[in-house]
Amino acid sequence: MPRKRVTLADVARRAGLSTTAASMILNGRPDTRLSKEAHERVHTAAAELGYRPNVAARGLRTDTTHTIGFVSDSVATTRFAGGLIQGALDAARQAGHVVLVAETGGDPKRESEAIAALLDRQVDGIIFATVRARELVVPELPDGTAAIMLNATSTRHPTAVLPDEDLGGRTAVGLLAEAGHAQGIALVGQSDDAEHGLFRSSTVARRVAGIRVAMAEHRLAFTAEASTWEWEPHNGYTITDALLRRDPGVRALLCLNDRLAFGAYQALAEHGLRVPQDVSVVSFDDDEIAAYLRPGLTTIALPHLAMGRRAVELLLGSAPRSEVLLPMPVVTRGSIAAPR
Amino acid sequence: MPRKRVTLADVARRAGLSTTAASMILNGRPDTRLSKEAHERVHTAAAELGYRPNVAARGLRTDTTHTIGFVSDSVATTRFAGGLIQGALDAARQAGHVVLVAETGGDPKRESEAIAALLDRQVDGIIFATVRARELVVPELPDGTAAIMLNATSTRHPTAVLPDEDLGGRTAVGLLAEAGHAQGIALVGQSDDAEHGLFRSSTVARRVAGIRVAMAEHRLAFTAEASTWEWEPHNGYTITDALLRRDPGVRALLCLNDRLAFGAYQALAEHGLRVPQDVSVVSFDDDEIAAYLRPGLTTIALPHLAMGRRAVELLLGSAPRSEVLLPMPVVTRGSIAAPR
DNA sequence: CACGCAAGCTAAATCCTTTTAGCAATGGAG
DNA sequence: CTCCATTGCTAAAAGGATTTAGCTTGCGTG
Repeated sequence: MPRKRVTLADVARRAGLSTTAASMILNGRPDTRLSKEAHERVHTAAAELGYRPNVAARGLRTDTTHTIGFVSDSVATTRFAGGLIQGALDAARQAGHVVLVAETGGDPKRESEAIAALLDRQVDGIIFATVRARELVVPELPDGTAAIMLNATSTRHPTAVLPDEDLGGRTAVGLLAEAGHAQGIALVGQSDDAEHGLFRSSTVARRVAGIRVAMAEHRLAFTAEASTWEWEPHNGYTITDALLRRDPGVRALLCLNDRLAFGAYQALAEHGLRVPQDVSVVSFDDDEIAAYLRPGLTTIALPHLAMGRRAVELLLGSAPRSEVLLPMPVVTRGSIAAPR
Repeated sequence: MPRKRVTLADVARRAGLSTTAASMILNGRPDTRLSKEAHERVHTAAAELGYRPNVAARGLRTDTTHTIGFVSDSVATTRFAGGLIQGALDAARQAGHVVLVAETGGDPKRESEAIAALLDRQVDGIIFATVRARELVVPELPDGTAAIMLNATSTRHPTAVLPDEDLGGRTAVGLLAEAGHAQGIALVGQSDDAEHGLFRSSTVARRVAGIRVAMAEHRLAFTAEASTWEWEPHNGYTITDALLRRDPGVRALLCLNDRLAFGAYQALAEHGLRVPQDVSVVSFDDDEIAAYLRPGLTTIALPHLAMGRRAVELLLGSAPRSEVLLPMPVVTRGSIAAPR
């Protein structure tokens, strides 16, 4: 039972040297002139005692705590973007850092409290993340505290890690075009008519823009577009059901996220239509339900894991003051086929 | 732009007092004899300068950092148990604490590294959590570092927060019995015949035990039991499909978790059976898919949020050296009806 | 008038580490 | 033999707080 922590002084005493010597040796200072023998004595003493430096005390002197802050609305606690934090934790661990996590639920008051609490603990930097990419108002941080926006943007902190939604949108269209779909393609989740002044996340706008550009490039047009505010399964069901009643000629659904696609599946089944033989479905996010559906949903994934990793790397390295866009990989399952 | 942090010495200087006085006043020491006026001067000075104490420096002296560690296999990064960390973060925040999160992926080496990293930062205590409740081998911690097991157990650290699975199991049976189901009830996920020596999580054993006791109490018996190792939608589908082929008289499914139920829904639909008119379904966990299904799945929820909260409260208060069982609430949706 | 006591405050030690400045011994050069 | 450079090491300060011990001052009492 370890009674008390071993301190540097204990190590020095056992090695018969000063704490100065012990500190220099353990930190591997290059310019030191301590003897080979001293090095050895200190290292064995440290090992024998199981010495671990007190990071707080060190931080007091060096102004670096090997601790980073991760503040988000609800990344760690909801299922949608766990990859962000997973990537961040993993990269931090590999870099010998540790992560203080705070969730704000989107409340600015809680956010500023969280930031204060992190700064009180002298974090080396802070990552600001959101579940649904959006603009975030983040206060200025003290000198020497870096900030990275993760799946979010901020005018004050220009370094942001985001999915390459534009390319992702084009990719989705490409998948349908490649499969031979030329008509009867419906867009589920948004319609240009209905979206006037609607606030959507900044990245979703890019997703849709990419889709429209690619449609034009392939000389394709949607036969129908259905808008809904909330991208939940229920809405996907309702929209798709209405769509199928109006237009029986639908051959492919381009759903703006997987939960909409989930609802679409339910509506298709009720209309006696099979995926993918009768109707192809492609979607975005690679939500976990995408793998649960029958057949599995082909979807353009949000590269959350890679994004989280990258954010930490940027925080600990020297970051460009600009956006970093990460590619959205295609996850091919069984929901796309050639039209009959 | 805040150049440098304000220190206690700055506050004292501005108030025209010693740091001793400033410290005592700001910490509200009761026995001090400093004048009313001194109190006022210090408080206004602190407010004007925006003073925030350096937690690391304080911790050096007081041995308390207002920081707790949360180490889990993958609670923060997968979708299954986000409530655990959400509750913990929330309770910690309310108590003025901050949480260092580390994930081990179940790897003992990473676990011991994580523990060391947390101890290096002088955390006040550590919560050990698992996604699927199980026994965890946790090393002894230094004196003064408390440990709480969350959704996990450990012989070394007896304080554990767990769902009351036994009661939950009984409740599920009760729901079917109340609805009038007396025969044609099938158990999906486990069968006593097939489970010899199978390792299941400790709490799942209690869930099943509760179910069996309640069945006996209600003088009921399962018409079929189907075992599967992985409780995933795919297996739920396969099991249920086989079940329905063998026995068309099934009127109710008691699924051991929601993902199995999800697969069961798919199989029922393919057999032309409607939920709940033809077959009732009840299940466990209140996974997020439970709300997505049509009709919504009635399920016995894992009280993750409350568990996370409680773990922090126990860590910061005086904890009993025993298990704390939290009730599993019924989430009533539309999947149970009276048999026809 | 000396003494004791309370009120109001501060100096200095302490927590653990890093870092600056410098000391003592040795050997070689002039 | 003196001086200087080098080697090998240490004392002490610093970082920002808390805490112990104790120092003034003024007043009331005997």
